[in-house]
Amino acid sequence: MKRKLTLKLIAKELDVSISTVSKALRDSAEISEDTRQKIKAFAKLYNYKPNNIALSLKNRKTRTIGIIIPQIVHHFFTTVIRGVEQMAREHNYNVIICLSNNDFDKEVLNMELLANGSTDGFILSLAKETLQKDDFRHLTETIDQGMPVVMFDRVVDEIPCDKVLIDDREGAKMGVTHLLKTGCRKIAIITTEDYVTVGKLRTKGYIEALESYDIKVDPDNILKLDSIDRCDQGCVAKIKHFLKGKDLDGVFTVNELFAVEASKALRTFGHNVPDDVSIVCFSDGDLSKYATPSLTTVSQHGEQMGRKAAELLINKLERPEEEEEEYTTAYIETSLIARESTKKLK
Amino acid sequence: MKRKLTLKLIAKELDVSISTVSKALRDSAEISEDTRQKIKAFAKLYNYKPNNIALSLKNRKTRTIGIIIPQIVHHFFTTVIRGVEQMAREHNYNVIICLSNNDFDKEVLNMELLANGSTDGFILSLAKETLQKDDFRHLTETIDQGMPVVMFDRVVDEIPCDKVLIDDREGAKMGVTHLLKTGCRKIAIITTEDYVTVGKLRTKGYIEALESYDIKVDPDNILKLDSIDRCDQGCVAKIKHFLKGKDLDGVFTVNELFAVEASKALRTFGHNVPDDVSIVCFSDGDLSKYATPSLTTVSQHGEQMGRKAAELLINKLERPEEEEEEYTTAYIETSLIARESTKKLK
DNA sequence: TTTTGGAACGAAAACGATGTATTATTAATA
DNA sequence: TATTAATAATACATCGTTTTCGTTCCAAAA
Repeated sequence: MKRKLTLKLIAKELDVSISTVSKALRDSAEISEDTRQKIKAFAKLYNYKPNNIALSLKNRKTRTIGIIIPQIVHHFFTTVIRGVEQMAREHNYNVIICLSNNDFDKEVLNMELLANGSTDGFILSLAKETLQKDDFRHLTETIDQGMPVVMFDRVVDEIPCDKVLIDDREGAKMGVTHLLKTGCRKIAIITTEDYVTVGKLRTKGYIEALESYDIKVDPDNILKLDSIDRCDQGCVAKIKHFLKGKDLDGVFTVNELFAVEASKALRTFGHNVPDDVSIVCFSDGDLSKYATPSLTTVSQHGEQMGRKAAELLINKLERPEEEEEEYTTAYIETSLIARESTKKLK
Repeated sequence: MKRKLTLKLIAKELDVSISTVSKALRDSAEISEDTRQKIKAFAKLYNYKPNNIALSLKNRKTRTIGIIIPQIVHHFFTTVIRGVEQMAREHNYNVIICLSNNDFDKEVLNMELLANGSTDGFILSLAKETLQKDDFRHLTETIDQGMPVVMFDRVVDEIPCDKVLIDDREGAKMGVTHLLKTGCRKIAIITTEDYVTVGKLRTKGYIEALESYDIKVDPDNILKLDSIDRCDQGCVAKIKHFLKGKDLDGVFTVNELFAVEASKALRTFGHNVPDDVSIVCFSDGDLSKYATPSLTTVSQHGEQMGRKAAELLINKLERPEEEEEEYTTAYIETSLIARESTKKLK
């Protein structure tokens, strides 16, 4: 096991000073053509690569972006990561990913850890527990320390930072409107509790869509579940109970899993999808694509969100010190992908 | 925007030396109780946290593990990451994730980048292109530099490092045997080209299972696709063409996507799953669980793989310098999850 | 002969932290 | 009173770079 090559070692080996080596490698005119060539040849031969840690310390820049997300076994988040990764790579940044597991303490720990020199800035989506606790000190503190933060998807308004959102309200409205256009009139929604911003907004879009068709919103047709990304036994039971015996011709859900379960439940009750009841859901993953029947979805374009978030962050990082602080909120368009769970438009 | 607090700043503020501050904070007996309290109070008040980069440089340890995987929008890999993350967290390590996108050059670049000080060791699964090219210099070089590497899932034998594998052969054998036990006799396999080790081994398991039932292997019943994680239009067409008009009662596939497409194709051709043709696949993701019919799978336990890989790496990292170099290959057990795509065992 | 100026290189500080070696101060001992 | 020991603090080197500022050396100009 040979020790990693450093400037110092090269200097000793070639009997010149460290500064000379450094300058030669960076093609400084101060160094004679001869010495320069000699040093470069040596460095190349032994595959010298500068130590990133030393550079980070010196430059007080790591060229690393930290992403903190609630979950990684999750299609949407992985697409976002992919987007961030792409953009980061294009701008010569690295990416560190940390998982909060929807746990407040872990989120705080992760931020503290990464904030102590490991990254130049953050991209994050809040843990469920953080949203419930309504405690964002770890965020404001990090921002106060001059570390740029970009929030996406699960954000809170009061934090002063860039944000990337999809227009959940508009997306939901589009989804529900698709149900309305294909003839549905008795439409239920399966959503999350209101502390999850996205759930709340999607519920709002649902209501707006109905109202624009002059349909009264029936609270009995709204099911709020205390789950964000998972659909455990409890949820399944609630969905079944909710749908049982209800007179519906359309169901809108805020994620794929709820939709798949709803679809199963409806078929259990003898309903045909989409002939008796149509289904539209948010989030476009493999599940929607490969389920039977495949699901009509409102696609979130996670990759685009990731790219946008990274772009905003990198802008902040490379902006000259003096520039005025200013926060952007970017919206990513959703789009409707019609599949088998809804009837054809006439 | 206040500047991050450093030892130097605290020292200046309290009019003591930097060493004194450092020692006080680490509870050194060299510093008087009085000064110690004063310094600690100050540090706490202004929320001092040591700079990780400086520490990494000093200690020549980053306490960071690098993971390089071909893809992140992929259930199996995300479960592995989750496992690595857990184990890393338990041992106070950080995790950096990089994506190779199945691209050789990107894999090399990522490794070089992370090897230059950013991480203490690697966990990786090879890019498809790397396997095809059969060029592993970036790996051997990294290992030569004394950086421990653990490979998982997509490995190559000749690299001297720890490895974590599932017993693909045995897993496939178990899956195919399940088909045999439930009465299937004319079983096809949809697998990958042989340069993908896992595909090759699974094909082997398929053959062994058939042979143990004295069934002759029919080359016409083996479809090798040039795709690892995705199932694009080309694949779908090949699967349809392969299954069309074939007299089969069982299909084994090396991943979920192939199985879902096979299932669809079979239904298109008027076959009922599982009554006419049963299906078993490798990889246990949401798709298998939520497809209709849900799929009987050989579960890979990615999380366990991740944990094991991290454990092996951390062992290497914390082992005393002098200790004998020795490489382990760990196998993770697979298990069969019976669902609706196969008939009940009698 | 002395001055000037450029070419080619080296010394040293800095980034932030740690730990070893030293020094300064005071109290206890001979 | 002189010496020793203990206490409390500081100086300094180090990790690997970059960069500013000197320093040498030598040839050309005065």
